Amino acid sequence: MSGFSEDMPFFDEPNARPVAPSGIAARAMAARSGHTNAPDYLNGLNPEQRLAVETTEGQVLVLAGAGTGKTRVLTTRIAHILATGKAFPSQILAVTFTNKAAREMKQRIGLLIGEGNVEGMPWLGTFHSIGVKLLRRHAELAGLKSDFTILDTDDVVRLIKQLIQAEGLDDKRWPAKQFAQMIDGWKNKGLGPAEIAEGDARAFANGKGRELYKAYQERLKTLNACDFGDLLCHPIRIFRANSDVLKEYHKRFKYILVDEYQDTNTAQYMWLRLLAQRPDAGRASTSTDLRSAEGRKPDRAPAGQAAPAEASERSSRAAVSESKVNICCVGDDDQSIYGWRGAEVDNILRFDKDFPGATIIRLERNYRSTAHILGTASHLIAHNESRFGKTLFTEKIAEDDEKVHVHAAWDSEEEARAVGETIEAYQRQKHNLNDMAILVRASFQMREFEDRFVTLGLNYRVIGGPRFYERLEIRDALAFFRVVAQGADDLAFERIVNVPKRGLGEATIRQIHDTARALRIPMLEAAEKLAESDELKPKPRAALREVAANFERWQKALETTPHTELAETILEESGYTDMWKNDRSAEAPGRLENLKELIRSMEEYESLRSFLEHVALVMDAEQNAELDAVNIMTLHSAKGLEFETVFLPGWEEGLFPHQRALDEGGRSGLEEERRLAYVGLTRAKKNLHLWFVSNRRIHGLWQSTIPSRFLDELPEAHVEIAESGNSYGGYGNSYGGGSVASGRGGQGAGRQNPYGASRFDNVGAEKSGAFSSTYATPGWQRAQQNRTEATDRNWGSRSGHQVERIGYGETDSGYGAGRTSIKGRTIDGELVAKSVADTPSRFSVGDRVFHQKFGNGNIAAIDGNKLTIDFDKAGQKRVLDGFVTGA
DNA sequence: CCCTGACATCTTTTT
DNA sequence: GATGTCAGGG
Repeated sequence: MSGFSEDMPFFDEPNARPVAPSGIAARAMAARSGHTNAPDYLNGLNPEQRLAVETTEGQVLVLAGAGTGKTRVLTTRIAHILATGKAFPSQILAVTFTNKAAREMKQRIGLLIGEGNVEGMPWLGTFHSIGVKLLRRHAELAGLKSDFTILDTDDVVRLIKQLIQAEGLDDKRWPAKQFAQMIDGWKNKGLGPAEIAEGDARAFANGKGRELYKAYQERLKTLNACDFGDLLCHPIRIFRANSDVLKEYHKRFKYILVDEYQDTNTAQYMWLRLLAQRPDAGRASTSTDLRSAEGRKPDRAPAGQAAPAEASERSSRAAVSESKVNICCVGDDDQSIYGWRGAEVDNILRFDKDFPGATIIRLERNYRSTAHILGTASHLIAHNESRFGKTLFTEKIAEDDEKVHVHAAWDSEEEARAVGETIEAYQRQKHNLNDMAILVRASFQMREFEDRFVTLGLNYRVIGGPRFYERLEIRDALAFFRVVAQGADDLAFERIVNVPKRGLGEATIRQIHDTARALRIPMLEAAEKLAESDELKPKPRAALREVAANFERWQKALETTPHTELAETILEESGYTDMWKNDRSAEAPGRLENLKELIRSMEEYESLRSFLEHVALVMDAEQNAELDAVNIMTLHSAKGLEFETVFLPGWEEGLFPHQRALDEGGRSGLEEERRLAYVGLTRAKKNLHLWFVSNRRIHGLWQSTIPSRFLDELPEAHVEIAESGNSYGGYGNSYGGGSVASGRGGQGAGRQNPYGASRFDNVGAEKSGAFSSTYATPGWQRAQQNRTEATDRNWGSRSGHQVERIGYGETDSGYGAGRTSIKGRTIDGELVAKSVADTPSRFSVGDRVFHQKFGNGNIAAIDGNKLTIDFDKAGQKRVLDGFVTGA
C-alpha cells in the first residue's frame, strides 16, 4: 500500500497515546464505564453484527453472507477496539486481499474515528503490502538488501526463460510461462525448492524442476529482487528462523483481523499462523494438529513421497498454543471462487478445528437483495456439500418484487441483442446505466455485448483486464526508473538498454550479460566496464558509453532532483519521448499521453522508490463514476460489488459451469463454479436476468449448447421463465426450426445434459424460432438504423456515446486499431468467402445440406472438415461437417 | 533489423 | 475467428 512511511520508527509507538477521546471516541469511553448508552457507531448494527464487533477477545470467525454488512463489521470492530482503548492503531494487524478493499477500510475507519487516526494504522493493508513492509525491515535475513525490487509476472517469465536456456534446455518444449506458474503454485503453498514434492520437481524439464527453482531463487538474490510469492514466503522463513524477530511481532500485534478469509492460500495461512501463535509458557502443548497433510486433498506426489517438510511442519506447529490470540477472520465460504489460484476453502472450513473454542458468528440478515433473489441464490448454493451452511434472509419483502427472470436466446448474438433491448427498456423507466451490470463467466463473452452496445450507442464500461501499468510505454518508462533506483535490476536494464534503438543488438547484450555473470556484477556495471575496455566495436562501444553515462548522471540526480522532474529528464534525455514523437503510428499520441499521466501520478509519492513500490503492488485504474454506463465485467471481478439490475448471460453447460473447471477440478471444481454462480446472483439488488443460448461460437466454430445444470437448481417459486427472449421487446415467437430439445437426440452425441431432461428444454424450443422473426422487429430495425449512422461517423463518437475501459489498455496494438477489425466485421455483416481448400470432403461447394440448428442451406466453402454454409434463415455460419446432413 | 507467415491458444486474476 | 508469439527470409 502506498503511504506507509518508511522511516517510521519500527517498534516505537508512533502514536503514543490512545485515540483522542473526542466525539464518538469519548462516548465510547463513557460507554465502557457504563454511564451512557452504547456509542453511536454501535447503534445501527443488528444483534449479530454487534456481537461480531464487541467480541474483541479470543478467536472469532465471522461468516458473513453476501450483502450482510461484512465490511461494516470489520471497520466498526477496529473502531471499537481503538475507541475503547484496547490497543493503539499500530497494534492492530488488518489484512485484506486487494488494495481496493484496504483503501475502503481505511476510508471507512477514518469516517468512524477521524482521518488522522487512520494514518496511525501502519499495519492495515494487503497481505503483499504488509509482506513488503516486513521484508524491507528484515531484508538481510532473506539475503536481500532493503531496496530490493519487486518483479512482476512478465519479468519473472523472462528471467525463467533465460535460466531454461542457460540450462541448455529447449525453451519451446519447456515453456517459461508454465514453469513460472508452477513456481507460483509452490509459493502459494509456502514451499521452497527443498520442500517441493519429488513428483512435482520431476514433472518439469526432464526432472530438473527443483534445480531450476533453486537457480531461480539464487538469481533473484543476485538481482536483489523478489517475486510476489516471496513477499509472503520470505517473511514466513524469517519468522521461522528468527524467533526473536517473530516474538517482537507477537508483542506488537494485539489484534489481528483478516478479510475474505475464504480466499487465503496455504502460504497466507502459515503467515497468519506464525503471527497468531503464542508460545505457551506452561506446558508443551497437546495443541491442535493444525494442518495435517492427511486431511487435505491428496497431493499429486506418489504415495510414500510425502514431502518431509510437511511432517516437520506439523511437529513445529504442535508446540504452540493459540490461547491468547485475538484474531478475527471474516469471510464467506460460499463466496470462495479463487481455488484455481491457490486459495484453500479448507482454511475457513477448518477454522473451528484450528482454534478450538473459537466463536463463530453468522451474519445472515441480508440488506441487499429481494426475497426472490435471495431465495434463488440460497436454493442454488444449497446444492454444495462443502460448506458451513447458512441461509440468507431479508426482512423487507415487497409485493411488487419481480421474480428472477430466465431467458432463452437462439445464439449469443441474439442474447446480446436481447440484453441490450432490456437495458434500454429499463433506461426508459429512468434506471441509470450505472446501476446495471452484465456479469460474464469468461471475458470472450464481453465482445459480443460491446459490439452490440456500440451499434446501439449505449454507454458501457469494461472493468478488469490488462492495466495501465502493463502498457508497453509504461513498462519501458518504469524500466528506466527501476535501473536508476536500483542499479542491479538487470531485467529492467535489459529491457531498455536498446530503447530507443541504439544499435545494441543481441550480440552486444549477450556480451554484457556474460561479463556480468562472470564477474558477478550487475549488468549496468558490466556495461560500464565493457564501454571502458576495447572488447567492443566502436559503434556499440560508444552507444554503451552513453547509456552508462546517462544512468550514472541520473543516479546522482536521484538525491538532488525532485523525482517527478527527474523522471521527465530521464525520458527526455534517453530519447524515449522523442522516439514516440517521431513515431507516426496511430497509437503514438496516446502513448505520449500515458507517459504524461504516469509522471502526473508520481506527484503523489514522496520519492521515486516509494512510487515504484506502489506501481509494483497497486495496479488498479480509477474509474469514471461520472459517466452513466452499463458495467461489463467477469463474475470474478464482480465479487464485492452490487447493482440494482444484473444480467447473467451464458448459463450453458461447458461455459458455466466451465468445462475445464469440471475436467480439472472434478466435484470441487463444480462446487466452485456453483459458488461463482452464487456470487453472480447475489450481486443483484432488485432485478435479475439470466440467459442461456442454444448456439454459441467456441474457438471460431458453432456449437450447439445445453442449458446449464445450475438453471435446474433454481427454485421454481422464485423464478420466472420468460416467454420470449425479451420481456420488453415483444418478439413474436412465430415458428420453430430446430431446438435445443431436438438437437439432443441427433448430432449432439456426447452433449447430453448430464441431469437428463430439463424444464428449460421447452423454453429453448419455443424460443428457437426467434432467429427468423427477430429481424423484422422494430428493435432490430432501429438497430440497423443506428448501425448505419454509426458507420457514417467516426466510431465511438456517435453523439453521446461513450465507452470506457477500466484498466483495459493495450500492450502493443492500440485499442483503436483493434476495433477497426470489428468495425469491418460488424458492418459488412458477411464473412468474406474464403478460398476453397482442396481437401476432399464428403460434401462439395453448392451442396444443399441440413443442420439441426440452422436448418437448410447451401455450402459456400469447404475448409477441411469446416464448412461455411449460407443458411436460408440463419445466415452464413461456419460449422463442423459432422453437424450437417445432405438435404 | 523488420516484416511476414506459420502456429498455437482460446477460464477465471491479485499482488 | 482473433490474437499473440516466434522463426526465418528479405
